[in-house]
Amino acid sequence: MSEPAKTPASNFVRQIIERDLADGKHSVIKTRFPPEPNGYLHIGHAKSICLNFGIAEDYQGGCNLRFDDTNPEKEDQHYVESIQRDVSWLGFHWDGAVRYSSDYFDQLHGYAVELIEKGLAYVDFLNAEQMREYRGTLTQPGRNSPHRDTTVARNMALFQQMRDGQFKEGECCLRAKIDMASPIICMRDPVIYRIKFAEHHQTGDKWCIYPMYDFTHCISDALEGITHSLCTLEFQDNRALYDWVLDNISIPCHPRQYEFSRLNLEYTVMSKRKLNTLVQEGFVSGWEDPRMPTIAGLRRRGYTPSAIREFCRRIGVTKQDNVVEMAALESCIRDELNETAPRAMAVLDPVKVVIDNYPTGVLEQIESPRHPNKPELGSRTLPFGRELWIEREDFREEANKHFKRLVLGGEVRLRNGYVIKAERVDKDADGTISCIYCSYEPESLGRDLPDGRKVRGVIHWVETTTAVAAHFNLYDRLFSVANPGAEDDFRTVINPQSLVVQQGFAEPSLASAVASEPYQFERQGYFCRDCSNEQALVFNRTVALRDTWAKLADKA
RNA sequence: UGGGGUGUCGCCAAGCGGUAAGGCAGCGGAUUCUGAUUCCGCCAUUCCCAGGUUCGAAUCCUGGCACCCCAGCCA
Repeated sequence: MSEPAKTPASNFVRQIIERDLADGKHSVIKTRFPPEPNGYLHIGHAKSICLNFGIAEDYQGGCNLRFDDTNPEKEDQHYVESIQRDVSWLGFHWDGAVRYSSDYFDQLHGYAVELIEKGLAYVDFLNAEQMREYRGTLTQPGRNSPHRDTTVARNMALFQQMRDGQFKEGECCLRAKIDMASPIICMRDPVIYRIKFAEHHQTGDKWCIYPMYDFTHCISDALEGITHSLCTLEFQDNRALYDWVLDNISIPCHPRQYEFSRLNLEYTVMSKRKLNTLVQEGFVSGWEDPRMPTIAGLRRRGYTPSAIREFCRRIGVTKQDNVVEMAALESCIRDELNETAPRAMAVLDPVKVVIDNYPTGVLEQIESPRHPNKPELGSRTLPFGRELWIEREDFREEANKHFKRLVLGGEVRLRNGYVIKAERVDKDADGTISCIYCSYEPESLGRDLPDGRKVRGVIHWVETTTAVAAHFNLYDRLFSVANPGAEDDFRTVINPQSLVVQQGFAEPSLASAVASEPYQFERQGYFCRDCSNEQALVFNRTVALRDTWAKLADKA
């Protein structure tokens, strides 16, 4: 696109950064994107990615990619690979090597020992249920664990035994000694290390104790010299613990955490747990199913990195809860593809047309522009002959004035071709139209009718002997309600029409279409070839064209 | 009912005491060999509510109300 790059929208995070820069608090900005490798990235992550990497770019700073991998049971190397692929595909570059929280396990362990030495952490033997009871409730303070006053020396020995694998999972854990009466629940002596005899995708079997998020994240940020640690709203309470940890260990750096609201999109779900359910239970073909709100799904659907970035720019960054309409996303990809996608013709639900007065056995080649408003995109050749496929819904035996397509006895323009007139039809035994017989106006190619008569409608078509058979995957919203997450069981509101497969024909130039190359099938929408099938010609509909006619209640 | 947050057009979202940006959606109309695109025009006397301060308030104060998050050895 030739338009000047859109300026990034300012937001409260950027204002904080600009202030910190102006005050001299920081001279270089450092952010990080810290996913847990327990699933694929989705459009909500794209918001965070655009924020973190966008800030690094715009303020000449850096952004780390760090896998927050402190729970080996839920994580997998496959996800760390998919995440790197998706971040790169979105067009961002992380600063230096990929980082892992697990890179810091030794240091984290050292800081845990420091807390124990300072009398600020203890090994507790309460089981999960007891710990919940001791924690109190939202309105009642908690009570101290009977193990809270164990001596430093004893705690040191116990923690060493935990590390040495001398306790069973769940038998004990390490807790920070803060305040069981704190109104902030996560400050009531939070667990900071627990026992897990699990193989870790990065550290193998080196450890049987793993640090918790709240203990790990702040220290990892500090170790990496992060200046602004940006996360979502649900971590607002955790900020107190983030600061407590850094204030109580000997570490020179204290990053500041700021929270913004996560993205919610209508008619889909955004939690990894729910997306995982859709994959595991076969409601979709996988994380890359084009109906998924994942980056990989959107990519296969035909979305581009720039359209996703533009979407993130448009929605902004605030602390307000939000539910963005699907139309906002769709408008981003339409705006881009309208400029970049070459036009082509494909008939998704074909019915045959025979032009009685067109010579048999003749094929003429019609040179047609690839883009109506961009001659620089060149042209392609369209074969035209006596028999064509047109869209079944583009013909009616009779219709009122609103129907601008082919009607018995009426005329219509074949896109890039001649004007034809429907004369009669053949029908199957069940009444289905099997063939439409037409006549054509030989003087109408590339010009108006000789007598100045106006033809109101234009329909697309393909010539039968040269057309290539193709499958078209027509995608629609995955759920039939705007907020599926609010249902008792979101699986019950999956849209049964979320994928409709049609068999039709495409113009010959499409036989060599490659995945990732977009097309506009005129009057239908934007499509791209599916990447999963090299042999068969399969197209995914990225998004339909805007259709104001379909919205009219009184259409023909 | 403890603590932490948020309330500006149907949906996002600017605004930071000087008299309500923009985008999406919608609605008119023009152009059009895509019912697309493009183009022109319309779309918050009002900012959750009620008081107060001020020459002046969406912005400051007081009091309400609504919604979201927190009681994992998840992140």
